[in-house]
Amino acid sequence: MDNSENDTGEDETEWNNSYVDSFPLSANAPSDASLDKTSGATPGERVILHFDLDCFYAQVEMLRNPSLRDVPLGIQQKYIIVTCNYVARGHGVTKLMSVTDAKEKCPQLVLVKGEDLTHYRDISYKLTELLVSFCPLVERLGFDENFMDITKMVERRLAETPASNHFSFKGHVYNHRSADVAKASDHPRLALGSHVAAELRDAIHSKLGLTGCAGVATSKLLAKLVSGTFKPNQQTTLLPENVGDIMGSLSGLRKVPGVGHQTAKRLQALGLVGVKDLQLFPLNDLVKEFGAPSARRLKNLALGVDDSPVAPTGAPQSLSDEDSFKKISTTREVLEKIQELLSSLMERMHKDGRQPQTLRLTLRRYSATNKWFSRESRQCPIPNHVGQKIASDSSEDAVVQLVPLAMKLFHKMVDCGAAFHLTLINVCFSNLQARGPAVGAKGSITSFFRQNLPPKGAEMFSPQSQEPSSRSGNTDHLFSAPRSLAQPTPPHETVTAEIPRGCGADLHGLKRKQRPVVASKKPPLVKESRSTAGSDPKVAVTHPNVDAEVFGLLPEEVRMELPSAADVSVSRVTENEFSQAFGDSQNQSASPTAVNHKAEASGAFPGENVTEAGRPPPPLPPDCEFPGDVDPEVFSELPADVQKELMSEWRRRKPVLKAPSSRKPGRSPTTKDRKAAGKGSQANNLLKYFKPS
DNA sequence: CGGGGGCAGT
DNA sequence: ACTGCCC
Repeated sequence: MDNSENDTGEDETEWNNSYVDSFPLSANAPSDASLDKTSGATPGERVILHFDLDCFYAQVEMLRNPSLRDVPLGIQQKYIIVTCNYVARGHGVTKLMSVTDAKEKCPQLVLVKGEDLTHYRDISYKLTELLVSFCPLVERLGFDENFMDITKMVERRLAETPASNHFSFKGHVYNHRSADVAKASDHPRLALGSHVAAELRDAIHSKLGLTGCAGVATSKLLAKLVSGTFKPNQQTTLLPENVGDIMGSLSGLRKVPGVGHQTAKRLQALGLVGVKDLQLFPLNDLVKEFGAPSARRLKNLALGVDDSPVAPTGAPQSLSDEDSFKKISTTREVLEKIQELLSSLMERMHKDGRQPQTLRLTLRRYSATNKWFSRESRQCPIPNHVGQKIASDSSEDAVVQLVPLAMKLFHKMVDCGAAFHLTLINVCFSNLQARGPAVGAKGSITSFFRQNLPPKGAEMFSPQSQEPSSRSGNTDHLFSAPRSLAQPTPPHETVTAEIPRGCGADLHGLKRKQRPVVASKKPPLVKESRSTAGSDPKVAVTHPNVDAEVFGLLPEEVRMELPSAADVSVSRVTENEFSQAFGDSQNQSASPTAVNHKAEASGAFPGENVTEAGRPPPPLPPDCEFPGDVDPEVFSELPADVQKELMSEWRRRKPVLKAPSSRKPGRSPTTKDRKAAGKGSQANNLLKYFKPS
């Protein structure tokens, strides 16, 4: 609806139209603008950065456990290697390879489970937060990519740059052999942008210990495309005169960001497979297939044209948790899973501090032909008093009240009278509402970028400091070098409050809805009763699924598995009993990664998810708090809170008694074992909500 | 084809 | 409120 409209009032539609039609191949309108002066601030030209961390999950795991640095490492989710470090790539392992294939390629491959995204999410936000501290216009794309609009920053540097100054590029320049000085002075803004990119990558490395690639260009599309040209830990700048080259270099339409699977298929049906095909295809015909807005966007993308703004991401608009599995076919399992997901969501929601107004349940059903997963979902409002509980302290109560809601949604989709076969369940909180009275600037966006900010007092996040040098850190040498033009960064007010309007031709469908500007940070998470060791004796579990209705619907065998009806409705069982009765899925993740856990599991890292295919990984000094292979200097450079996290990580690496329990790898273990801990007591309370309605 | 997350369209 | 599509 608001796809076509808006923008500052100029008729974008007309403009795009004629634009596309008059530059079928060159896609270079902006370039002449940029060429026209070395000093002039060609107003339309932006400087956009795209950051893309190297094998993000693998990096995080290597940070957590440095002994993984030198071994081939794969991050496993279910039966897939979602990413792997470069050592593993050297052995032929690739992203999204099945575990079986990967082990075949590289028998010594070490696997770490990556289904629990907590650490990745945390570090991901730390990165975004770091970038935001330099410049407020940061947009996240997934966990490991960020766009940044540094136009303002560059303009400022440009203004400070003496006319005599000689420009140069940091890093690579696309399609140019050695950085060419003449080119740099033709593109001073991009040249400066490449310096900013280098400084930021440096900051990312020194503050977070992460490496990554950056692309520097005039749009999100181009920055993203160019950032990957030199792969690990490098950066590349794309000059406008090479836009045609880079678009032409793409092997297929699918490679164009914004063209997904479905779109590629529809394009192919029109006979379009290469980028050039689309560039040359008549817009009118395209409109017939996709409608005017999409057609124009697609064609522009193929031409390398993208004017979608970098839309500051801010705090998330929804929090969800999901799990996939081979099969869930009983209401009981559904309920358990929902409880599990809700509990962990609750924890996150609580930290977030906002209050969800909507609950959504999504599921995926099994179907042989349904390879390309279709999901269905139902959602409903969350009663206000329940929402309150989430945000306040009684998250357990909240779970108890939410579970029946979720089950209702479930029944809207699944007829329990018939057999069903679920493959995935997702629970989502959305419509997040800032709570409480406005407490001031700290509340809003920062509230999600929480707790990391240096206690250093200082303005939590006053976006004014756009220059690295102005940051407190005093890793100053990092920034001083490239900058003969350093400046004190006068506290000039900032762009902050203005939330960019949606824009028609968004690259990734980026559009911003209005978001509450101020949220109050409520008293921090109160009690975290998350006992990792589930040995709480007081836990009394009664299976919640006592609804006579539901029970009656269960197949006979299942009923037999359940505690007797009497038990169910009256008795309390210990968690252990519960586990046994219900075929315990929790403690499984206590066993080593399971997949390839051959005899000598003794070498595995204690307490970690690490598995190894061949022999045990290099021995880790037992019990050391500071792993030998951690560079102390690097470590000491890290911010206090990051250090703390790592330390506690290492500290936890004590042997954990684990039953050699070799479960069948096929059985989907509860991947987040901690979640199991608190669930018993809640289940008990659930009783009252499952009385026959 | 994992686990998220966001938007546009209806 | 839901689905589809994108990353």
